[in-house]
Amino acid sequence: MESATVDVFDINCPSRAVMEHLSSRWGVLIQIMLLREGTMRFSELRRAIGGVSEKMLAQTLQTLERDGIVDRFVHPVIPPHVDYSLTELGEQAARAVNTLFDLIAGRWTDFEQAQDAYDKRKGEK
Amino acid sequence: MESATVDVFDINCPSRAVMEHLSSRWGVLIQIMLLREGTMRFSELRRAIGGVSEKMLAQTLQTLERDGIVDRFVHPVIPPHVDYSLTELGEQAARAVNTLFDLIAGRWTDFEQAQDAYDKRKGEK
DNA sequence: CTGCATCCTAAAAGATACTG
DNA sequence: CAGTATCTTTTAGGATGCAG
Repeated sequence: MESATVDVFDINCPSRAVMEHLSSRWGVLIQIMLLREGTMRFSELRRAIGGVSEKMLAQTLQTLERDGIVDRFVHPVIPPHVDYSLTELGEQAARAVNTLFDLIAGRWTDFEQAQDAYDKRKGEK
Repeated sequence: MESATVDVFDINCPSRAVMEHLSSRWGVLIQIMLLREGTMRFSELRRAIGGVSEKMLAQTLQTLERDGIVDRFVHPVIPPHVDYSLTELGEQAARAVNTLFDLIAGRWTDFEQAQDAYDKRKGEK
């Protein structure tokens, strides 16, 4: 019994798609947010994540749910109440994504300086 | 002297853009590849990363160079020879991205099962 | 070989209105 | 409240040709 070969560098490998879901614009923010808060409902996520449209939030959540990253729990009440949280697998992914965020936040001046230096180099020529 | 406030959840915060560069489709693959190989030239990256066009590779490399993730070294020869490698900052980012890849590769069956289960649930309804 | 410039298409994302 | 459906706009991305 062999472990499946997974190669994100192969454009036809299905892992490429999962990688893109995990690293998608709204996907990363959802993961970080849920990692911080544990559980959030749709409208809370909507408010917390600046710039997401209703449509993109719903769509991204569905993709992440399908990949086993996010759990969706519907409370059988009216008006509707739907809770989202990370699965154990999702928590692993979210930690990695959050490391990326911490790096950006922690070394923000480095990023700014790099950008300034680059723009200066280009401006001269 | 305060550390700058950085908030990826604010659509107007410049950190949002950097996060998108780091997690972009081709950005993640470039980072993982350079982390593995150390240094690669343009044409090597082009061959190694399935599906990248010349245009997108050049464009993504420039963005990553501007953000201080990637170093670009032009050998003054004809025909041109350009080497790309990770900066120290880029190496930190690449490690986080690579963790994501390891997760996908290491737990691929979990992802597949989650997808199958989701599709089955939906198919029934 | 390593790009850049241009054009063009397909896909992603936003706005809006509507429903259970 | 939590979506879906539809429409429009924007952006990403591919193809090609050319230059240093």
